[in-house]
Amino acid sequence: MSEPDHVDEIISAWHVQLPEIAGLPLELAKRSALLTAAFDEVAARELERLRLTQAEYGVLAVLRRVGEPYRLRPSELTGALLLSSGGTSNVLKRLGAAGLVSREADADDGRSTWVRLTPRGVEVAEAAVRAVTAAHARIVDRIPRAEAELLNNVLKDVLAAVEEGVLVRR
Amino acid sequence: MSEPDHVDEIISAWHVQLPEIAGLPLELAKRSALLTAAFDEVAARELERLRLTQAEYGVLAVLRRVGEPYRLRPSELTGALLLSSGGTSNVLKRLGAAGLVSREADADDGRSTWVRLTPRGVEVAEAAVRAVTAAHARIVDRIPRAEAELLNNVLKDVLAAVEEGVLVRR
DNA sequence: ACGAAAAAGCTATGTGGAAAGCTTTATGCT
DNA sequence: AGCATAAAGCTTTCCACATAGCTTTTTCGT
Repeated sequence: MSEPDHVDEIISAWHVQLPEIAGLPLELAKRSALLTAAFDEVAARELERLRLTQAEYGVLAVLRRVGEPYRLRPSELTGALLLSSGGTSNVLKRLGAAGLVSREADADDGRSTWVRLTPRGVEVAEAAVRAVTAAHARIVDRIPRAEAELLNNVLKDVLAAVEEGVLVRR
Repeated sequence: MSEPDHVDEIISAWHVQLPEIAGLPLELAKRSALLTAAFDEVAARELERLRLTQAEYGVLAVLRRVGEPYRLRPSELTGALLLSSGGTSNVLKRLGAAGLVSREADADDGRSTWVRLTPRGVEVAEAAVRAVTAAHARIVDRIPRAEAELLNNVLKDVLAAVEEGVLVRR
């Protein structure tokens, strides 16, 4: 065992107060939340510089990732991100106003439209993805390589076990 | 290696589109986010039943955890949760209106007040903490015991390495 | 072919929490 | 002691996103 960290303090407080609370589930939930918060924290700082919200970033990243012609339907974006259809609509309106995406009617399905990155949208998407990934890399660089890879592998296994029943996509 | 999961698909999409993006930092960030989302998801469902927001739950849990007389200053709550001072204020107003916390002036420091769980607040706090922990335990139960403990230990080590410079408390 | 039900996506409204600014009280410097 | 600065916490404003309901179009059953 390593020396006590901040989560250990929480655990031992619960151990005194309500012993049945202090267990592995609490530890895992807290530690997982802390690691995610660290990633989110640095990503948020980068996105603030670029004047993008998390949701906007998500849309740009998904559109860039699908490759030419950088085009998807709103419903596909709603599904790929964890966003409501109304939320997607708002985000697309903002991105449209900023000139980062354009929209065109779908010839086959009159209910639907295509959302497409503009050339500037492609640029911003790439800049944002690079900035966020670089920020994440600065965190991972603090971890010894072997340990980071171990964590990744264990996480993958665990997620495979966990995700059989919980929603979660991305 | 295990078989490809959903994150692997994202990685390979980036590998085609912008190869420098597809790396360990992205994988770790995504997998960490997914695990945290799984925990948050089930916790949110429990809290919804109890008519509590995440922030309200946080306040109740911290107050219950410090033990008798279940009392802290708003600034201590602001620090313990990841909340702004204004956000803390709003949450306390709601909890006060719901009869779960009471407030009393601090005799020593006129700027400050004490926030204290009412008897009902203690009950609700315990019910909420038990419900959330039980929900988390249902997730952890899907993971083989040895692997869950391995993950916890690796996470702890990694956090120790990462947290030297990133904020993050709780 | 026609009506019912489902699907896509938009609009309107609600909400939780952040940010900034204000008031009051405490502290520190000279 | 007296003034300036800092700290505590509340109020106000704002914003991103969720939820619910609506319109339009498609699909499916008969």
